[in-house]
Amino acid sequence: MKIGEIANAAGVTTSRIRFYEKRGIIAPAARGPNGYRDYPEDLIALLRFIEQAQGLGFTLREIASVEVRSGPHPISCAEAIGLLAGKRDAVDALIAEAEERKRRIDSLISELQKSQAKSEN
Amino acid sequence: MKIGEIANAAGVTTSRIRFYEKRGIIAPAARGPNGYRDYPEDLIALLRFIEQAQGLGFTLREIASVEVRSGPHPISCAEAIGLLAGKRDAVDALIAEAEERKRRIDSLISELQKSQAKSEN
DNA sequence: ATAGGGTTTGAACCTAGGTTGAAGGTTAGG
DNA sequence: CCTAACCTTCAACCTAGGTTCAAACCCTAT
Repeated sequence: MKIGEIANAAGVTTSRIRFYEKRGIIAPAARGPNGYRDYPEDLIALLRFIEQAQGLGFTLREIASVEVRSGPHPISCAEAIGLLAGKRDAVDALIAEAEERKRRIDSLISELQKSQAKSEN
Repeated sequence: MKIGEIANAAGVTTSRIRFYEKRGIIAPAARGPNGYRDYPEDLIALLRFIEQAQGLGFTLREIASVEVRSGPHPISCAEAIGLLAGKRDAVDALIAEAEERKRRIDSLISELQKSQAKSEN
């Protein structure tokens, strides 16, 4: 498959695929006699996996480090669980921070509403 | 006060203050006869306010747009409440998204744990 | 007078995740 | 054969919020 075809199939842009290759997130593509990149269909799944992982909060750097090791065979279940657990903790921390922020905003609002009630400002 | 003094007092770097001035977040400073920036003590409070607002999730662009109008007199209570309410909604949306993300991660983890239990992989 | 610290400017650099453009080679259809 | 739509590379640009550097100027103490 040519880059445009696979980009279409996976729902990403061609520039993004080239960018991933340059950054080492995906392996360099095989080339046809004309120099065009030639992809196996498998790559569609990988591109979707990358999007999913990003949606779960993994950075491209993290995704790449997993990809590197999963070249011949996939990473172990235990390893994957460890990565996911770490990410869940990070998301938990993010939620806690956001909730704290929300509390501060709310208390500021109610403070302002009180002072507004006193003097019609 | 010179830039280093006020930076120290407010707990920010000098480069950050110059950056704020360049971006229009704070007004251009008065200059002494030697060309050095000369700040009133008031600016300490403003710098702290900026940090607080950032901590509440306001971008510098948003902060600047408030600052611009509050030159002569501060913005009204009602206006401030409106801004804060908008930001609280954004934080709410962020929390909801993060919780959804966490749910997806958790379900992936428990799926993996099931398949791990079946075959010691 | 000289060393050290502080200050000035502008420009370049940084992370993250890409997009956009220029200049050129290729391929398919009519 | 010509044109449109692909593909190639490399480099520059983008947001956000700054930091770092270079070259020069200023001030104070010894």
